[in-house]
Amino acid sequence: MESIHGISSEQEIIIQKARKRVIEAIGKNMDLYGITQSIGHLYGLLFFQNHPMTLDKMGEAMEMSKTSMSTGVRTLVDLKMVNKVWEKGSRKDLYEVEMDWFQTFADYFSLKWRKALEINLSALRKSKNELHALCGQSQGDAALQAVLQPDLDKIDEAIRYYMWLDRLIDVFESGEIYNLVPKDAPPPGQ
Amino acid sequence: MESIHGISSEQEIIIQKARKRVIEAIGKNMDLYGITQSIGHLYGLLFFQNHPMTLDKMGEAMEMSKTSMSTGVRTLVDLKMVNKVWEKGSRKDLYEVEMDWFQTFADYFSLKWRKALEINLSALRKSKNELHALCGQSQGDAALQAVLQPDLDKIDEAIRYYMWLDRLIDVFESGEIYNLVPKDAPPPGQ
DNA sequence: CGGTATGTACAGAAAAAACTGTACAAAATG
DNA sequence: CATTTTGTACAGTTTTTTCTGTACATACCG
Repeated sequence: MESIHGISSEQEIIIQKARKRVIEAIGKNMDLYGITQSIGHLYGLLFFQNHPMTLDKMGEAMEMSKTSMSTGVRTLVDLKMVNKVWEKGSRKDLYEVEMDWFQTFADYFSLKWRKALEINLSALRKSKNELHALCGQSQGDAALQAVLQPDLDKIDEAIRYYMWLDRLIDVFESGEIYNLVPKDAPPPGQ
Repeated sequence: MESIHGISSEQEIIIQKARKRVIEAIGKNMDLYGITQSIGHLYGLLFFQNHPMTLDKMGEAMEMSKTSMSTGVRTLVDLKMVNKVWEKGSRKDLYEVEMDWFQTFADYFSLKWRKALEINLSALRKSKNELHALCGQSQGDAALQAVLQPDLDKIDEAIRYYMWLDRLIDVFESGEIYNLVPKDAPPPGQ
């Protein structure tokens, strides 16, 4: 936690407590982004920092090893939740949070969803083709058809779902989502 | 894996292989839904089952203990990915997958997002109030104001984001999302 | 070039999670 | 009611993940 100068310690306590509450709430819910509570806590710490932070400072504030800070912050950078910053005169690497949470949200889920989509859609299509071929080879075999048809139906419906997910991801990635659901609520009176 | 009767073993191998590919793809990507690879695999198994399945059958097919099946299937039921089914004449509990993947997707993310939203928004508002009070008490103290203002700005922007997320969740929960992004792609020619 | 920071690879320790077998409670059967 | 079947709580084990300290590679400085 960043120590604060030039104000009374009573006031500082209030501020630190207010920050701590938010930091811990954030840390607690970061499993949504597939990251550990510690790293979520680190993210929360960086969130309230008003200057880019070094690994040493993080380790000090988190009371954890520099190694953990290094790997933790790298995870956050990979997720584009934190950016590496250069500052002349400092030999150390500096990091600060990406403050655009809309972007963070859209980036993360686009990435994750698309990865799953690609793997699953590829498997679904490959299997669909094989089953379709088998289906065509043996039009007369009723027993076989009875087995194949449910599988093909399920696969087709799954593909339909992934086609939709693909378009949804596009809407997130392109920022079109903010036209469909505006960042700021329209005024209540129509 | 369900064994299949009434067809040649050559054909059965093709079908089992096609299913297996999809099941493993699903299992691999289930971390998206915060569940373990084993449970993801279980979900994939159930996906191709044409009849509701008992815990014993699952354990047999997965080569795992019935205890694991019990806890695994409960996780899936909690996530509304699998439904418990009653069938007269059977004393055993029966389970089958929820086949509406659109619904599964919307349910899961609505649930997760809303949980995070509630916790974080509550913390943000509480801290905002405290800082705001402190801010009002000491209008003249420039050093304090200089510390408070960035925190308040960050909190306000975070709240703005969560207000948007709240509306996004509503759009998912209400099904309005399927008007904004239709389940089936509109024909290419406009 | 030597000397000094700085970040990370790696191996091992600590912690957490997944999985199993046993034991038991609850429900169904006769 | 006694008997049987079924699902799960729980404790212990195995596996996986997280975290740390040391060692080292790289970059920077004079």
